[in-house]
Parts: sequence; structure tokens; C-alpha cells
Amino acid sequence: MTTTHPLLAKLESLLDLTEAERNAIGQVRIQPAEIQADGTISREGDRPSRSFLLLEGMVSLSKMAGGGNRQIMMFYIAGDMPDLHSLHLKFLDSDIWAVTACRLAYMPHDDLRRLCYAHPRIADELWRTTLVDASIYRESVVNVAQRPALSRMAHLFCEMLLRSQAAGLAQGQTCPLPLTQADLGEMLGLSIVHINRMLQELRTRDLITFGQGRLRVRDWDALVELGDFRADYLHLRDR
Amino acid sequence: MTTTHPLLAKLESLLDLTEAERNAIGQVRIQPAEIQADGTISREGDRPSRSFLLLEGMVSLSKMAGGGNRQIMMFYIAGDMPDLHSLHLKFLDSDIWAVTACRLAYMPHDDLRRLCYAHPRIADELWRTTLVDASIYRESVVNVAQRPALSRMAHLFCEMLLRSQAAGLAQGQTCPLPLTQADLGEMLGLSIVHINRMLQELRTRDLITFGQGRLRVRDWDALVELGDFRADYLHLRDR
DNA sequence: CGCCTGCTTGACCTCGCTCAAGGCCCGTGG
DNA sequence: CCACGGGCCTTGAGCGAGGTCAAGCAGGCG
Repeated sequence: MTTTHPLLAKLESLLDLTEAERNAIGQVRIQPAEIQADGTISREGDRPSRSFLLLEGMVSLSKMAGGGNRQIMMFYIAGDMPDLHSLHLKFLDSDIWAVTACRLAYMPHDDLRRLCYAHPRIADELWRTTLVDASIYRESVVNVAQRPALSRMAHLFCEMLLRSQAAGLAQGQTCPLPLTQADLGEMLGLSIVHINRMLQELRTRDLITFGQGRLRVRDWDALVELGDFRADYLHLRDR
Repeated sequence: MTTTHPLLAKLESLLDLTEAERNAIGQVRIQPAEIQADGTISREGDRPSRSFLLLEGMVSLSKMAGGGNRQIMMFYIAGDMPDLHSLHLKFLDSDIWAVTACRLAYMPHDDLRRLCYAHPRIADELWRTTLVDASIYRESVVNVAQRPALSRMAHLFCEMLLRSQAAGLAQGQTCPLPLTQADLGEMLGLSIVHINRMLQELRTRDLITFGQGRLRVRDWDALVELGDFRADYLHLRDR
């Protein structure tokens, strides 16, 4: 890895930065951290004074529902900032934990705020990433409320592949997806048993292979069709 | 009604504004609009150049799913800015329409951006409202994915009452809720038939009355319990 | 070797859906 | 004035997607 400031690397991929902006980003202090698989990063009710950029690994954002069931709202991948919203919300309303071993780069809220105040284009870009997250949540509501299990799963796989590709983490139609069937169940609101059967269905239809921490999409068009997937909500082509 | 600038009224309720901030807000141009009940405000794919503050009425944000079913993601009430996210997302990923007759105050994106650049505290506050929306979407995922129909409905009613109270639209435990059973079904991902039966159940348990465009909560504690409702995700007490 | 985590399979059950019909209220036209 | 139509709400009957329970299997690790 290079020694580049991680936030600089991220923003540079989104924006043409001026020299002044680059310098200001360089001023943001970085506190590196490593978390092992299954480790807690923060909890509902926490009042963080910093946010982190995920450098490596997979992180998930979830809540406990009444019955003791966990609902996962999002899987975050390298390059994402899963708790950026804590910059303006005083406490967290969700749990954040490491699905796999992770490397994080924490950045103090004070520094981020200073950066935003001095460089509105950067503020807008960070704001925008939280808006894309919101859009993904909206689509999740549709996914879980409207689509049958098989379609729901297909939709998730489409999304994860596309986001991985956009983040430069995929190789062709293959991307890291280090999830257990239980994880998928908690994301999709389905029982493990049913996840298992739906996965088999996707496999026998020859749409995907999934296992050993990887997803390979064998028939993208069919998966898109089955998952009722339209990528616009990811706002990848916006700029 | 006074002749106060509507955005000023909104922000003043959230922030102690300086004179300079007040003046800057006053510079934001307002284009009033009236929409009749059931009217379309904007559509998925639109590229708005302005956002609006809802002055009166109820607006909903929804998407069409594959099967031709509509999924409503949020009901917005007076004081909300349902398409504020279009300030930074080039096109809309959802439909926005008027549930009831509405009065809107449109504000050009250019003006809003200028305001945000000059007054970062206001930018933060607007950013924050979009983050609260995102938090509500997250809770919606939990609601739809995890809770049984009756509980889901109870949760929605808790949320609508609390948000109405916070917006000053409620009288005691009563608030406007001008929804048909079909609307509720599209919000909760349930069939009309089932909505009807669940409503009856809530009524016979004496938890609520609902009809003529109003919701009255007769037993708040029981409704909260049934709906597995914890209000923290609304971030009302944050400040 | 034995345990634990994750995957798989079968049997049964239930929540919520669909289909179908009927009732109520209100606005419109004859 | 009444007839008709269209929203919206209500009720009953049957069905199916997905849940629960229970058991067994495979592989990695102490």
C-alpha cells in the first residue's frame, strides 16, 4: 500500500481536487485501527467523536428487533464510511460490527467539520455519500417489503457486485462476499433454512456461484431480471 | 399565517440563528405551489433544479416494484423537505406525490447551495435532516423485515404521532393521518384485506381510533410495547 | 478425537395473500 | 327525487410462501 492519505484517495476518485483541497484533506488526522472478524466497532447509543473510512474488510450496520432478531441494514465494503452520519447525529441508532477482519482509518469529527467548512465541495461530496446510503436503504425497504425471497436475494447479489465493481474490488463478474447463510438471512429478513433453499435454486439455475467468501455472477442479465434490479438508485452514473 | 420566510421559520425552530444567517435565509427565493390531492409532484428519473418545503398537507415518497406494486417509503408532513436529497443527487430515484391537497414552497438549488456555502451551520442542519430521514428508512427496513403485521402497524402509528407532535401538528394524542387503508398497505407491505383486519384488532384492543383523516392514540404505552417502538431513531432529543 | 460452526434436508404449520362478494357513503345525472 | 357508479371499507374461504422444529452432515481446530 502507498502512504497516501486514505481520505484523499477516496475523494480523489470522486472529484477533481484543487491543491488547496488536497492540503486540507491532508490535515485530517488519521487513527488507524484493526478489528478482528465479528468484532464490535460501535453500538446503538454510542456517541462517537470520530468516523471511520473502511480500508479493508467488510462491515455491517444492523439493529436488534424486539424478538431478539438482528436485522442487517447494509454491508459496507472498502472505501465506504459506514458511520459518517454520526458526524451530525449525536448518537448512533444502529450497531456496527466487523463481518470480517477489518482495517479502519478513524478521523476526528472536529477535523472533518473543519474540512467541510473550509471546502464546501468536499462537504457536498460527503453529504452526497450519505444520501446514496439513504437511497440504498429506500431500495432495501422495497426489496424486503415487495419481493419474494428468491428475487430479494438476486437483488442483493446484483447490488453487491455493482458496488464492488465501482469500488474496484471485483474481478470481472466476481467479487468478495464473505457472508454466511445466517448473515444473508439477517440482511434479507429470511430464515436460514429458506436462504439455503433459495441459494440452491440460484445455483441450479446457473445464475451464480457463492461460497469461500466470493460471489460469482454467471448470468448477469438473468439475475437482474429475476431481482427486478435497476441500478439507478446506486447513483453511480450521476456525476 | 405570518409572512415569514418559510425556511426561516423551519430553521429557527432548530437553531439559534444569527442576524447574518437570517438575512441569508431571506435571500433564498420561494416559489409557492399548490397541488391537489393525489397529484404528482415529481417522478423517478426527474432532475429537479429546486427542492421544496412542505407547508401544508401530506406527501409521500414511493417506488414502483416489479409486480406493479407501489411501495411507500415515507409519509412527509408539514415542515419536512421530502426531496432535499435532490440537492446532491442528480436525479430522483423515487416518486413523490401528494396524499392530500398540499401547499409547497419551492427553493432553487442554486440558492440553497449558496446559503450552505456561506453558512455552514445551516448546511449542517440541512444535512442533518437528510440523515434523520435515512435513519427512518433504516427503521423501516427493520419494521417491514422483522415485525408481524399488527406490530408493524403499531410502530407506524407511534412514529406518525411522535413526528406530528414534534412538528406541532398534533393535539395531545391526536394527529392528522389522512390515509386510506390502501395507503397503509402500500406503506407497510401488506394487503388491504390484512390492513383492515389489523386495524380492527387495534381498535378492539382499544389502542387507537383511526378514520376521518385522524389518528388518536388511546393507549400510548400499549401501542409502544406492541410496536416494539423505541423513539431514538427519530433523533428528536439529539440537540 | 471430539466439538463447534456452518450447511443441508424433511415435515409440518401459520401468517398473510388472493379471490370473491357485499355494504356504505357520496357525488352525478336523469 | 331517485338511480347509478365509484371509492372505500368489510367479511369469508381457501391457499401458499416462508417459518419452525428436528435431525444429520461436513470440515476445521484445539
